[in-house]
Amino acid sequence: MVNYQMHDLDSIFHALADPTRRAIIGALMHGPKTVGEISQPFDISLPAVSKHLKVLERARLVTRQIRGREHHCHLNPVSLAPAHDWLSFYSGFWNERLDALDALLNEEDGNNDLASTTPDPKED
Amino acid sequence: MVNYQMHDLDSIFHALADPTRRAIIGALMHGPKTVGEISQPFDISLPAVSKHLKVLERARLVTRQIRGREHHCHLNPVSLAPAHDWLSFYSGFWNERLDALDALLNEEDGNNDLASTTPDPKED
DNA sequence: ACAATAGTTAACCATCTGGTTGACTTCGCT
DNA sequence: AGCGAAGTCAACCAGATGGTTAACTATTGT
Repeated sequence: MVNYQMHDLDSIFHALADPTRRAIIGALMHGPKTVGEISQPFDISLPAVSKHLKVLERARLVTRQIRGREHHCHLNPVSLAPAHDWLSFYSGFWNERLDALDALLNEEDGNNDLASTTPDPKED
Repeated sequence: MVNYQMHDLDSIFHALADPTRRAIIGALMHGPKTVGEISQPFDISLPAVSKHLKVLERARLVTRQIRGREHHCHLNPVSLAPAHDWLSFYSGFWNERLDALDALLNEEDGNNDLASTTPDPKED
């Protein structure tokens, strides 16, 4: 079920690692925008914004619909799923482990080997 | 409540954007490991692993406990929260929007201005 | 005391990143 | 037909990234 390509996570996390790109995502959340509209709040050049958009497209976070001379960019709703699932898995796992640790500390305290039974998620 | 520094998201997403670092996180999930143990499955040099660990530490995803000449690295359970919350917000928002769109399409269809009432998350 | 082990630091390298400016293509308008 | 607008592309630049090897520090074991 959770079986994404490593490459997806690479490009998605990389795309999200830049504050300008996260801001673009935030702006696009309110609906599609042209490249010019997107670039307006930032004081970087249009080509710089264009590059950011290409990074977001490569991660499939943004798609582009060319209408005349305007490029309308909109978010791809499902595209964050691999990253979100990955994080949910690890956060969830840790929560379970902390619960288990809690339980252990409240009952017995000789053996604290919590380390052997859980499989890794497919990372390839 | 959800009020993380932009810088946190930068360093966390950047740390997660590399497959080797995600694999290190996966390995560390099973319990603390020394740097040597961590580096064993990879065929990159020890200094390379050391650099990756520094990136993970900078994002506070990994902490280090020096015991003699061994550096024991373990995950910081809460450190993924900012990234996970950020993704949850956007995924959740999109799901709500898709639901709203669904509802709209099933009832009326004149006004499709879905764009005005939801605040952005603090990105600064 | 000395050799091996664990790990970091330093210097170096190729490649990627995020930005710039300037030239170019394509579309819309009058 | 011709000009302005919307964007991309190309070339360039400084700095970060991910890797290497070599040298170093510090701890452990004999």
